[in-house]
Amino acid sequence: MKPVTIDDVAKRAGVSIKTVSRVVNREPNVRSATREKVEEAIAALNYRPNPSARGLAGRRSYLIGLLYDNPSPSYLANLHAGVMEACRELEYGLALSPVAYADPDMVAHVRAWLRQAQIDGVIVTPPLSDSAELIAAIRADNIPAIVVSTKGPGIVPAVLIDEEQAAHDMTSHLIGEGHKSIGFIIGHPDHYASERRLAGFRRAMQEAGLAAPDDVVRQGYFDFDSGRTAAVELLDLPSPPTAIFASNDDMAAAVLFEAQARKLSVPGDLAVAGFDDTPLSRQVWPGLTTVRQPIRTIGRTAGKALLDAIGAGGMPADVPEPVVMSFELKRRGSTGPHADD
Amino acid sequence: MKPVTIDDVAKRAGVSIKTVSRVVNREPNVRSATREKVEEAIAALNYRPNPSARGLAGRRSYLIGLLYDNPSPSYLANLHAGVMEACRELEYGLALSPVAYADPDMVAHVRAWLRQAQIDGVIVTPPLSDSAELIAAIRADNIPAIVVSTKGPGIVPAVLIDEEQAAHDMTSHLIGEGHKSIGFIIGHPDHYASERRLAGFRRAMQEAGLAAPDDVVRQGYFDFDSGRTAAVELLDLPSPPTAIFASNDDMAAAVLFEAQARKLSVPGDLAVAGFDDTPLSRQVWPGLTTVRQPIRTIGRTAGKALLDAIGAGGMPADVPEPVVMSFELKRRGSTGPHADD
DNA sequence: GTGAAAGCGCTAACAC
DNA sequence: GTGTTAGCGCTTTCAC
Repeated sequence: MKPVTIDDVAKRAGVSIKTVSRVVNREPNVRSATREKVEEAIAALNYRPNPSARGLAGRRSYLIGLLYDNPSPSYLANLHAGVMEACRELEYGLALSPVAYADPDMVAHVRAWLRQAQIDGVIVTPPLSDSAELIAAIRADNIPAIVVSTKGPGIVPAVLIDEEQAAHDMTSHLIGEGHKSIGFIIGHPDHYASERRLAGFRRAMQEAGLAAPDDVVRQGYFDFDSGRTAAVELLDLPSPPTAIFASNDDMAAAVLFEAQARKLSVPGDLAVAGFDDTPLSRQVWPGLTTVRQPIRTIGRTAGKALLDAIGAGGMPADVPEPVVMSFELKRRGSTGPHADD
Repeated sequence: MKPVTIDDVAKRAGVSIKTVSRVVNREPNVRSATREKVEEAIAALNYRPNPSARGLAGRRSYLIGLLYDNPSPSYLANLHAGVMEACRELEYGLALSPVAYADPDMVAHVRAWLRQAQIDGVIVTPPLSDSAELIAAIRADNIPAIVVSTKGPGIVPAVLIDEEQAAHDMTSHLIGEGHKSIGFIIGHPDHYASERRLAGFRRAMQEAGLAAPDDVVRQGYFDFDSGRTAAVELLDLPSPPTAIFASNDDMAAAVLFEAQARKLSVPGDLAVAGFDDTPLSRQVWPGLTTVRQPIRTIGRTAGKALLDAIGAGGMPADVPEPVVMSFELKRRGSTGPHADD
């Protein structure tokens, strides 16, 4: 069975192959009637351009890259799905590339990969997106790039939520339920989001006139085990907090785990809140109150912006303002009115 | 910076481009003196063949595909990582393709994708891998394929674990801890593993001389909500089982959730076991006793076997025996001695 | 054993 | 707005 080529489409639509190419690549200067005819033929024949031919002729790969370092599987799956949606429309492919952030040759590895695979643009996820050296190198190689879930070094566009505001709102929610002593578990220090979430927590506490002494703010690393350690420390305090807000769901689940192990009732004895709304937050008992981020939409938005930049022949000279997506508080069983008083 | 092409290498080595091509592709019929000259030139120039040009001229993509339908993110992430390991050595790329199993045009969509993207071979995951129609179509198109986590229709190689034995061993473990009435939650009916795990459960019960009446065997669909429904039904029974074995971790977590909601103590009042050893199994309280599968190794093994077949010019005439990987029982807090008697 | 020529399917440049 | 022509860098085919 011979693959459908651009010639077949051109013949069926009664136009030249160049016009088909224009339609496929969303170029201007095509009359809409012509465009429709071509689109009809593409659909009827179920035509898909041959990526190798495109790459060879266009001196690019029609591939965008997604760089990540060990994110939570659901984060990656959602982001990936979102970026794919953006790619599908423009017939772009998506190449995933795991990168070891801590590798001393990390920047060199990434550059080699981008060049070798002829990647046309990249989406960079935390914590890689906060490596000023990496982002600068990618820009220097003149490869369009976008960072997600962080502002990055400010030299490429970003798509994110207002982490500070989200953490503020969650903290305020806990305060509104009567909690006065709230523990906080910070995320991985290399992530932009960690600092913002802590800032939001502090602002909300301050606005309510509540204290947030150093011993109720603990360092975690976004993983379950560090969350458990932090939970142990917080609950071993002479007067432990009545609520704990962890910077992500994995760590919040660990707090829940430790609370259960101590036979504390949740939320009666201890309220727990997380961040991210991962599947985990619905699967632990009681369900985790958390902040939902539209990861998939972030992926789609970043993908579209990146493809726009590629289509426009590169990144614009001045960096656009970060795109800020909305978030949502999801209230589940792990938080509730504080009744100790 | 102009990329080094095959012409540059040919010029420097003083041979024709065809000879360079022969050396690069490890074809026979090149005198070793010639080969060495060419290799020297390749090294000196740091030449890498352009994948697009290779793909276009050679009518293949140097890409393998991974077909999936909504698997758990951690399953996909691990499998993906394993397949990538296999790809890296041979400079192959990996393209992911989400497929809607229930789509009436599913087979046509997959065939179109394989054809248009010129995919050189595919790895197919459950439940797609159990669609005899799909696998037959892929074989008919003469595209090398391998199924994982299932035996498939038997016309392509498979990499899996002995699901029946694993479920048998877990059931025996529960029996060994004193449970006589054990509930079972079946997985999604379209998955091969579901049937095998049920069979293993039944065999273990039978070997122990225990009954497994129909009302303690409930249908689930591998997701949390169906697990919860099944758990409710089982726990509402006039004499509920003292242990529940769910066919995967998501459903087992739902059993745990329902047990907590009913203030049942686990494992005292109810023991719970899962399957897959997803991250979730360590993050719920108490930790889930479960079966660990080496997903990443399965991916690497399948990837290597597929690349071997591609390199050998296609699938061998007779289908090799399935590769059976080992599994492991992970004992955590959700199971323990039964003390009711 | 080696080379010359003919494309693979598409985009870029420029003509109309 | 649309078509024509000339490659992109490689493998294939078939000469020698």
